Formats: sequence, structure tokens, C-alpha cells
Amino acid sequence: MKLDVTDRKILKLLQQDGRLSNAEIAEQVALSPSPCLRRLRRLEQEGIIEGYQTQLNRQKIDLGMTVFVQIKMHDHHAASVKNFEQAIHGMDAVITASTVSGSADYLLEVVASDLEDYDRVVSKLQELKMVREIESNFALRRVKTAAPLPLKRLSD
Amino acid sequence: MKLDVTDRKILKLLQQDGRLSNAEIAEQVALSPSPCLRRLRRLEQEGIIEGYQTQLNRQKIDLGMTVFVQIKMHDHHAASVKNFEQAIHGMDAVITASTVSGSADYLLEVVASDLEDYDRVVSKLQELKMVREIESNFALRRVKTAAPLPLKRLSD
DNA sequence: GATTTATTGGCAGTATATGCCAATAAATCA
DNA sequence: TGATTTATTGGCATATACTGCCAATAAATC
Repeated sequence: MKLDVTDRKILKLLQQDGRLSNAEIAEQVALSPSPCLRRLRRLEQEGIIEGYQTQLNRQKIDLGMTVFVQIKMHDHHAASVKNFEQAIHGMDAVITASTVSGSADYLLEVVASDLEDYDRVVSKLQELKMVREIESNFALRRVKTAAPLPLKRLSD
Repeated sequence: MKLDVTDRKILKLLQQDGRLSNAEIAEQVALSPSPCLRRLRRLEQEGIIEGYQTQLNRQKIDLGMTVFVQIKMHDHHAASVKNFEQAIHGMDAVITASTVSGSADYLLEVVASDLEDYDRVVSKLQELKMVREIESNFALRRVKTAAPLPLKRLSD
């Protein structure tokens, strides 16, 4: 599916503020509300927009600790992978997880209130038999957070 | 600021769908629209809600490659830190960045269309004189993406 | 240049947001 | 406990926004 300049403007605006009303978007992209809404719905239906999320202040909801966790596995058998990933899905402190190239197998982003809370997460990970090694890298300071994805140059 | 059960329900709902209308939220938390809207505005003003974002499908906007980049610095002098972080802010392919404990100084999340595109990012990083070492860990598969932050148990 | 196709703008009806006020519920204090 | 204060709620009226439909315009195709 092709995205024209107007679509990109809409996406750019919505990345900045996901709750902009259609009327506001329409005004900013110089369209009347109805075609603008049609574009928005199409972007949603095509799956270009995957969803809308609300960013919370982690300190204020007592999840001030962020840890990047590198996991090395004993093996990569299908069963180990499946069980591990199921466990990950069940741990709500793990907010993102990817398999990665390099010396580790998985990179997780984990949130916690404090060290004690984080320790409980690590304990759970340690209980998983397919996990060989766990390295915790604590986020000390967030320099850039959830920046918008760079949409290729749009002349606006 | 204290969050009661209703506030948490609102936050939970908005993490799942950041574009829910106030009317829908109100219905789901068993409030009439006006007190619900007041709560929402308060959560925004208190900074508990930092903002609303739209999640885009990275493949579909031709940013299918995600790389976690570990950066080691030559030194940690104030000037080096400042210049490095300024450079990071200026690179829109870098969507998150943190200082971390462990052997690396910074952990970045970088998006790119392909290896060639990614190479341009690495080149820019290499040009920075305070950067000593760059390790790229390519995300091979995303297992869990931007999961909602776990709000402490709410009896709903 | 004519025809098809895609996109737009306007309109009407419906739904939603917002500010205000009275009523209710909760908390505080005598 | 009972009275008073405080916080929170629900309802109403108005303004704003969403949505589907149709005609008009613009773009693309032949």
C-alpha cells in the first residue's frame, strides 16, 4: 500500500499525539474532516496503524526501575523456545522482548518498583530450566524515550 | 498523588487503547461521563499520563530492521556526554536511548529500512570522537512488543 | 479528448465532550 | 454519635466531533 504525503502527515501528527481528533488532524493536513477520517480508517484497516497507546510516567506509578536483561539459553530446541516465550508472555514486568544476534539470545526490557521487586523477576527467570545465563543492565538515565518513527522525508 | 481503583482501571483501559472515548471509558469503569472525564484530565495534568502515541507497523513503513546498539565511550567528561547525547537527539533513527550499568555506557534502539540504511547510522555514530566502541545486536524476532505497564493489582 | 476511477467537500443525524450546578457520598471534627 | 466540611458524582445544556451518504471535483486511463 502506498502512502502519499497527506498520509504521512497524518501518521506524523498521530505519533506526536495519538488522541488528536479527526477534526484537528484534518485542519493540520488541509483536508475537510470526511476525507481525513477515511484516510485514518484506511491506515487502521491496512494495519499501518497497529494501535493507540497511552504513555504513563513510570516513576509516578511506582515502576521507576527499568532493566535491560540479556538472556542466554542452554539450547534452541523448539520446546525450549516455546516454553521460554510462553513464560515471558506471562510475566507482566517484561514489557518488551526480542531475539537478538550476538552473544545473547534474548534481550528483555523489564520494569520494577525497586531492587526487591526486580529480584522477584530475576528469580522467576532463573527458575526456567532452559535459561543458562542472565545479565542485568540497569537503565540509569533515559536519554531518549519512545521517539516517533522517522517517516521518510515529507515536504511539509 | 494517589490512584484509586477507578483511576487504575482508566489507565489500564487507555494503555490497551489510547483512543477510547471518554464515554466508553466511563461505561467500562461504571461512572457517568463527567466524573470520568475529570479523572482523565487530572491524570493528564498530574503527569501520570505523559501522552498518547500511535503504534505503527514498522515493516509497512519500511523500517523493518531494529537494532540494539551498545555504545562504549572513551571518557565520561561532561562535554563528551553532552555532545554525544545531543548527537543522539539529532538522529531520528535512534528511537530510544539510555545510559546503562554494565560494560556498555549506552544502549540504543535504532530503526532502519535495511543494512545499507543501518550502515549510515553506524557511520554517523563512528564519526563521534567520544565513542570508543559500537556493538550492534540485531533484533531477529520481536517476542513481546510494548506491553502495557503492569499497574499493581486492581480488583476488577 | 472522452471515459473511467479515485478523492474530495458538504450536509444531516448521531454521538461525544465540556462546563456548570445540585445532590450524594465520604471524611473530619466537635 | 452527630454536625460540618470536603470530595466526588450525575444530569443537563451547549458546543464540538464523528459518520455515512451524495454530488462535485480532480486525477488517471485509454
